[in-house]
Amino acid sequence: MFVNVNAHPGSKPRAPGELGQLSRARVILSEFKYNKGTEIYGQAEPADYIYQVVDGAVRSHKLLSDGRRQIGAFYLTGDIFGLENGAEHRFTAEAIVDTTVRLMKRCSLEHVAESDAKVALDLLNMTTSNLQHAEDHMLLLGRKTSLERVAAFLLEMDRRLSAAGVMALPMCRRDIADYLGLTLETVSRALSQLHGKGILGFLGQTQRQIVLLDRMRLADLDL
Amino acid sequence: MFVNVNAHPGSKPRAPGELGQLSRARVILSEFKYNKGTEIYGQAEPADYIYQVVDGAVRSHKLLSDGRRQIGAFYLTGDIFGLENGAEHRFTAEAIVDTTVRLMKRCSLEHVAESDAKVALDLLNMTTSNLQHAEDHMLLLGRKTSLERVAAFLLEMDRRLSAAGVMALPMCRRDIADYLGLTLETVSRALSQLHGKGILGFLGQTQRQIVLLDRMRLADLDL
DNA sequence: CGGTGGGTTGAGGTATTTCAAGGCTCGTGG
DNA sequence: CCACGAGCCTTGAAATACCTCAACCCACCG
Repeated sequence: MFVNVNAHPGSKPRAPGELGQLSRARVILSEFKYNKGTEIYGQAEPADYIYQVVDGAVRSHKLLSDGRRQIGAFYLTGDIFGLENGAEHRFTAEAIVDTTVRLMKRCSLEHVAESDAKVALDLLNMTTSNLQHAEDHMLLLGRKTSLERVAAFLLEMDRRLSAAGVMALPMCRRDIADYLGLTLETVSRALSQLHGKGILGFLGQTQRQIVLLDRMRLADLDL
Repeated sequence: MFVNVNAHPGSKPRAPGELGQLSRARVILSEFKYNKGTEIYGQAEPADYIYQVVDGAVRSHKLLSDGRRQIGAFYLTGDIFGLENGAEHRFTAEAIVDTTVRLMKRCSLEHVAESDAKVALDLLNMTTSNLQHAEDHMLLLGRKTSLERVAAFLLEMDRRLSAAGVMALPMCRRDIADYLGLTLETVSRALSQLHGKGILGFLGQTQRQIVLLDRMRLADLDL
């Protein structure tokens, strides 16, 4: 299952909210690599590890019996995921591109949290931000139009991964669609429409590098 | 703002997951009454209290600027809500019917959690179940048909408030619709359809008392 | 009694999906 | 080197699930 091992203590600086916060818990940190498209963990599997994206991108989703898919979140560099506080994962997580993650054993963390309130509060804060994201996403899925959803998606990705004014999306149209509760065609049409209106531009022909030309009008669409 | 005071320590037995778990935190517990339709707290207001429904029902929602509404959750007898771990509420909460709540000051709780890992873990568990509910609801809102949504709603309410085989819904069709990301007409049609197929029955003419006649077929719809 | 607040049902409209075709890029193998 | 297929994206046309608008019913209540 684990493709490659590259264990080291991890030396790059960490932003607040990363696993580093929990490092005082003295739990094992190691790195693994997942190839594009491979599963990191599956729904209903025991949740033995917590993960942090070192490099790459991850999608986590639920499936209905007939194959309909809802992506609950994308995890980008620095994000922590797999933080399920039941014994089992409630989503399936897959690498969208070749991805390196840092991981820690969950049970040891849990054990530490029982005695250390600081660690428990860290976990609480992380869970709370997941909850907040899910709450906002419910509003999007329940009440926004396709154009509003795509606009919100672009603003979210811009905030989370834009470098030098251009965002290089790791995910394909289908992933975006399954995140937004739309079809890939509808996503494509919405992007074309925004492009036509001069609100965004494409770089290269892969259509995955997007530059926001008019953040104002885009924000207007994100009601 | 608070309509009525009826402070007492609370004597009825508590199920796991209720505020009682946190009672060791020695924080003030008092009761308040909200009349049907009144606001308990508003979005972006400071989150000073945590609430538990003693009797009645509460809806919590977000609004878009043009009035579109998404209800994130219904809180029924015994449920805890208002547990925001930011400084501000992210939803507006309203009493659906005349409702009695027990409340506690949030700041004191927070303070206790800083030193008591047990309390912090209690909070974490509550937040996690909220998250789990939100995750399931994203799948419903993003990918289920109207019939599947209504079926899922009925099963959820059956689980949470059914007494003697009949559930008396406190909320109107519009509330259900805004919970499920539908219109009230679509909800009504779905219920009629289920009624016509003999899957559920109505008691009385108010159409709010529902009895599930064929839980099997209803569960089949809840993919 | 008339008005109001639900609820249902029908008819028509529309946003999004579905189905289908075609283009572009890239890797692979002849 | 070019042909080929696979993957990804776009675009059009037709279908449809759901929404909108409207009428009506019923219970409740001052």
